[in-house]
Amino acid sequence: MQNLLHNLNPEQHAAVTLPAESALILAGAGSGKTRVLTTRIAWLIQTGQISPSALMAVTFTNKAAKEMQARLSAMLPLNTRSMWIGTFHGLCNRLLRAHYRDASLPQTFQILDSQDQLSMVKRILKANQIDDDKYPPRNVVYFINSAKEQGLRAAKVTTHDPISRQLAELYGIYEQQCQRDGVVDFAELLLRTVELMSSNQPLREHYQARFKHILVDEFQDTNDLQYRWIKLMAGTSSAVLAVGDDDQSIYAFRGANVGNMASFEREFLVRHRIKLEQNYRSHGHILDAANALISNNTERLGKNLRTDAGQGELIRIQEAASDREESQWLVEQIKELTRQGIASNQIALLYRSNAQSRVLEHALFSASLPYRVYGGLRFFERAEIKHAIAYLQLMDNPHNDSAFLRVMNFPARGIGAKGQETLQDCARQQGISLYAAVPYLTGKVGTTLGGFVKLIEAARFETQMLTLPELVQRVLEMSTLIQHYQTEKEGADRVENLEQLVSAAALFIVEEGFPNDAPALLGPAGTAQPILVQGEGIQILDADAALSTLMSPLSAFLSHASLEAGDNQAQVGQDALQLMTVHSAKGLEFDAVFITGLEEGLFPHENSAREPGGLEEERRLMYVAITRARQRLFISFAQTRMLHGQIRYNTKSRFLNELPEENVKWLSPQVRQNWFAPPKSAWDSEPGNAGSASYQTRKEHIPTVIPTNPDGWRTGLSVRHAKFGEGIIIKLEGSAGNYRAHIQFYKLGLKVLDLNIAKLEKV
DNA sequence: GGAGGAATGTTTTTT
DNA sequence: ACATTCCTCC
Repeated sequence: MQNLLHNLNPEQHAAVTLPAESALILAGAGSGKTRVLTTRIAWLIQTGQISPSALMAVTFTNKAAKEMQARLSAMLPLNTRSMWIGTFHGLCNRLLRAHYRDASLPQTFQILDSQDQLSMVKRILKANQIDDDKYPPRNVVYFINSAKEQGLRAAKVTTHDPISRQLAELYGIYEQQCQRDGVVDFAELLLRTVELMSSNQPLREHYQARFKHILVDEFQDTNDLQYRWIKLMAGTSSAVLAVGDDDQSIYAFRGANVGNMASFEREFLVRHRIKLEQNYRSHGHILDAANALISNNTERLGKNLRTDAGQGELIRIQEAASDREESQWLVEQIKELTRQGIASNQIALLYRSNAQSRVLEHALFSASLPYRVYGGLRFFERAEIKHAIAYLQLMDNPHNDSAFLRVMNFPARGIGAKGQETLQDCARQQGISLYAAVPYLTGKVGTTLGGFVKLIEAARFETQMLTLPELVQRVLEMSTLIQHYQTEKEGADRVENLEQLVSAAALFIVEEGFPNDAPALLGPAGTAQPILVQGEGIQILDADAALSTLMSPLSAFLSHASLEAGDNQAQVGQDALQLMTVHSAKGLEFDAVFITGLEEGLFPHENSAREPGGLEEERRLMYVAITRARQRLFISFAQTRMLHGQIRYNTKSRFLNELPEENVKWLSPQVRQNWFAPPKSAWDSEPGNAGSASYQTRKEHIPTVIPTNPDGWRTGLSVRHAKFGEGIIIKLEGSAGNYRAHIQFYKLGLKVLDLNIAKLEKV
């Protein structure tokens, strides 16, 4: 046991060995948070305080859950598969599978991902002849998800105007449709579980008594519904260990509520708040800068990182004339770092928004520097995989209309738009699924659709005794998906992906511990029975958390496909530069980090100004970016940048002013922001600047085409306003004689003015 | 049913 | 600027 606690610093030690009561761990960046979490679990088990089945550990991402399981297995000989370690959604999925009847769900309920949810809403809008200009599908989805996050069903949503009344009605129709299809969206997994636990007392008490310890990772990212769920699972007797960092809360835009940390301390009567402030990642200058920056935020629990690593290198800051010159500069610096022996995959290029990656990629490509961009489509989100999954879904639950619609005419089998509409009308009239409505159709459409239904039934019949990978293989053939992509000229990659789906199925069976000869359609395969609560005679049998005890291999695989869309991340092992947004860099670390585009409007992003607390969230984002770096940190910005097809003139980010002078070194000379400058750079007017000689001749970086119009207004024009002072036009909207200008004022920031109204003087 | 052109929307993202 | 999605036409 002693060796578990070996090498922990005093705070870490205190956190790991906390008494069995609720506590908050404020874990700074690079302070060994995951280590504390896993060691805490191992310590609780090894000291005999609890059995592995008496604890639950919750994370946000599958990656984090897997990491925790891996580290735990390395510390103790445990079957982590059967332990309740997983994501919020994954654990709720397990609970709902075990108690599907009490949750009023079919045993084979399926999970809609965001794409499916959006298309379902579009379908509902169409079927109800709702103008989707007035009710954009994305907004409807947002409305539904926010309502669910507040724990509200359609009937409970308060409406105060016709718009919200209509939205609530759509929400109601959506709810019904999901229930009829036997599908749940991501928010529903949470909400359904919360409702199940609040309404079912024996069940609630069972779990509250069972889970003596609940550990929650990244607590600052929890939304209100997730917090409610934790409270329900914990009751009054469980010890909840909430681990998080309010300074790294960067997901308010998707419902995360940092306030949950304060609520947690209050509601769980927390007596122990432990701060992990010893940082094992970054050198001193980097940490000092991060601490200074974040101290500008007012709403903090308070924390200051420290290191033993020494001050290290100063943070380098570079001002470039344009985004292209910024990229050129990056290329030079990267080459230098590589010469110094830093591996490419230890160098990260971070940016605030994805649109910025293009210029960078272009420069890297031209310089033949290998790179990987994080983000983008994941394996299970690819169209061909979604199609294959839809066939599999129909075999498990033919009433899933989303799946039915996706593939009833793919590959094409002559069911046109009209036939599809007839079927949908019929299904709606009868209040049944599309699959069930097929027999009602007559004529040619009826025959063709009947053929499709027969295909699904034949597939189900033929594959009864096959294992999961065999079944997937067979379905790919029967559906003619493989054949379809083989004949398509650009289809080779897709065929390859489909084949990979078979391998993914084989791997899944092994990883989830299904017997490798288990028929895919039969299940649950394990011996443990789900926990059932039946009226009078309450029978609660403990099940472990392994999917193999709860679902058939096929059902389990389908959940997996929705809940774990696959790697979004570029291969870490590859020796290539790592390009990603600051958001996706959270949790990662690199020897050298470049943060690019530190410009007002970009970082902090202009849209954040509209949201309350937006600026502070942007600052936390910058804090996250800075704390990714171990040894070297570079920050750059550009005076002009191509954005949405227009040249933008930006001023340097306010965050640069918040970094202490003693921690930074300006590589470019600091010139006063050049307001009157034309789209020429400070570089041209000041020849001989350090390190710039080689770029001076590259005239192609200097923008020459300026959009103008008959009135003489153009972007980049310097203007004077009687009240606002001097500024520069960064964007023009509207048409000749009717312009609105976005003007970045020197003192007052961005304003949008109507040029017919505002009196502006050209400077 | 697919090719090609117009319209559209561009902060961040996991499940 | 550029990707995606919608729409039209053969």
